[in-house]
Amino acid sequence: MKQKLESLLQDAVTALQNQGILDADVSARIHIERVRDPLHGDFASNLAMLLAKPAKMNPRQLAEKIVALLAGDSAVSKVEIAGPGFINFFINPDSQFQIVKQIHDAGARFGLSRIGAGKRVQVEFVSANPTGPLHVGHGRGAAYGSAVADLLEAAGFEVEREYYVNDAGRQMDILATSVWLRYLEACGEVFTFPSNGYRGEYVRDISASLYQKAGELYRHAAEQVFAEIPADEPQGGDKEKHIDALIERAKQLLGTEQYNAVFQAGLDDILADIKDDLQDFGVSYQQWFSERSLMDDHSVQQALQRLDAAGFLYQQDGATWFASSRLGDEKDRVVVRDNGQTTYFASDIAYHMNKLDRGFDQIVNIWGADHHGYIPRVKAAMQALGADESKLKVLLVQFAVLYRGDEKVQMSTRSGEFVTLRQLRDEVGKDACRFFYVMRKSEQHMDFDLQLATSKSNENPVYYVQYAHARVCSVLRQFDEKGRQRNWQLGFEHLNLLVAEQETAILTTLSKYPEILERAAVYYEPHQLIHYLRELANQFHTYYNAHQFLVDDERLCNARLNLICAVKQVLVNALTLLKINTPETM
RNA sequence: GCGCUUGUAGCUCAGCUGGAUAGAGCAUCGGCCUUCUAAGCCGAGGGUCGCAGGUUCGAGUCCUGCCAAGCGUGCCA
Repeated sequence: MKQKLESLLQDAVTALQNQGILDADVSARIHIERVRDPLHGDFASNLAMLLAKPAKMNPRQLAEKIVALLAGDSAVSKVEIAGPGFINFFINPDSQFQIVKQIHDAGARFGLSRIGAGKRVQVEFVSANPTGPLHVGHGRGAAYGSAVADLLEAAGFEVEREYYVNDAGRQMDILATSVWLRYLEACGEVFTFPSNGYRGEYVRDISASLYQKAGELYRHAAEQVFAEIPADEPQGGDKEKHIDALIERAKQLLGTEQYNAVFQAGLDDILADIKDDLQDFGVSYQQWFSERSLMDDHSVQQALQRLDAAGFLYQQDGATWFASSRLGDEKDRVVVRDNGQTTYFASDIAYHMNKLDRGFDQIVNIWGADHHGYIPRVKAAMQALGADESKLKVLLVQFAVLYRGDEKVQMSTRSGEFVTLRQLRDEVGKDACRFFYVMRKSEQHMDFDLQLATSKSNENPVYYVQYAHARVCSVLRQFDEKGRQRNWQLGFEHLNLLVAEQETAILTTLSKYPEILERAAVYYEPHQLIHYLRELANQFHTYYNAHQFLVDDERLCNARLNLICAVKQVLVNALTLLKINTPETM
């Protein structure tokens, strides 16, 4: 409908230009919007106000000229000029009814769009370090990222979901060392666990199964392990130096092969847990991309060579730097440390080069907001590599600040004090989790009160929407139980009986769904879909309370049932997209 | 210090990307179950859109400057 009105207006503008009233080079983006107040009709355009200045006419006068040139259309019952120069369109009620039939015919496909057809987009999200289970902060990224990916798919894009696995680097060495030390404890060795090691219970679990499988194969005496290791922080030393020395000792005592075995045991276990967790949360990926693979196939070296060839690398203080400040970054960044190891950033340059090489039309990265300072350097790297950095869109997700009642919950993966996504799902359920997470705009800071979220109270808005669906199902059951026969055709023929204000409101809201879906997709804003669902559910509940559906009049009854089936279909479509269940009874 | 994000009702948040009289939920108060599920509905109160300027027919929305909160500002990832 919007498109139809836009083309009508476009034709009128062209006619004005042909008449010489408007210069041919004047162009205004034709903007049609839904109106809030029904007195102003159904759609409005501000075109006349935008063109008033270039046309050197006052807006209302111009609006009259535009309206006079507007071709008639059966769907438009009336066009008015109002206010400072709005052109208001009133839609023919008969054409409003058609939406019920359209939804019925399209079924699960109702609302899908083709604006992304032929375009490939990659969405990378979560990508949490495999050093521990996902926590509630990752949960928001998971819910948001998968919703964005699913929305893009609904808009016709070919979507590839990817998880970047940071299976290289110092943090992973700390994990491997932590696993080994807990393993030594399981063997009976006694020592003080490093303050900077991973202290979570899951590390002990990994160590325990390692002990079961390998026996004492990796055992070394505690005295040997800790000999001449610099003191830990609680003993007045430096926790970083302490753990780094322990990593070196582990590599030295175990040898490459055994160290890698311990390392792999930790990685495999945690990655399997993460995959399992996400699966249960309704999140799936086409690709799990390993950081180490970029090193193994020399992609990192190649990327650095390309930067060097482009003249963006230089040596200083024993390290190799990327001159990112020449391309908008605050300062230059190290890509090869003075100890010869490449940095995480170097991997990321190679990773983004790899993404570009895969030929996506659009690359979407979803990061925690704490990584925002990282964007300029990645874009700088893409530019330095001669790539079109506008293909990269970075979406930031603010971390949820966790409260338990009034008390703020401090989280740190290493200390092991965190609420896991799995715990949250067990307590609140998947549906409420997903709904809650994408209810807010992603860049909005979010207070997550566990007491509230974990309470099974009706304060959780997901129940409100699901209940609307369950009520429709209940009505349909009652109808069947009365032994009555559904007559769809009769209902469609008498949709014009649906003239109650609640029915008109629902018809309008139903017709908005494709627009909402499209907008939510192109702006990466799944919360818009949530808000739409609440509006639709609200209108249904209001309708339910105001009118009886199962009336004796077969024509009215079938028309109403057809309408609420359309409501049900849209609820199902939207909730299914968000991976939220649609229970038939509650 | 600098950078990014945020600031809208008592609380949590929307606000169709510059449009017409700023909206929901929760909380508070008052109504509605002999009628398809009361996890619901109806009504009331509640606002200097952080503050001050600016841009224009029009600003919660854009620009500038302040104020406040969170994050970032590693040869960690």
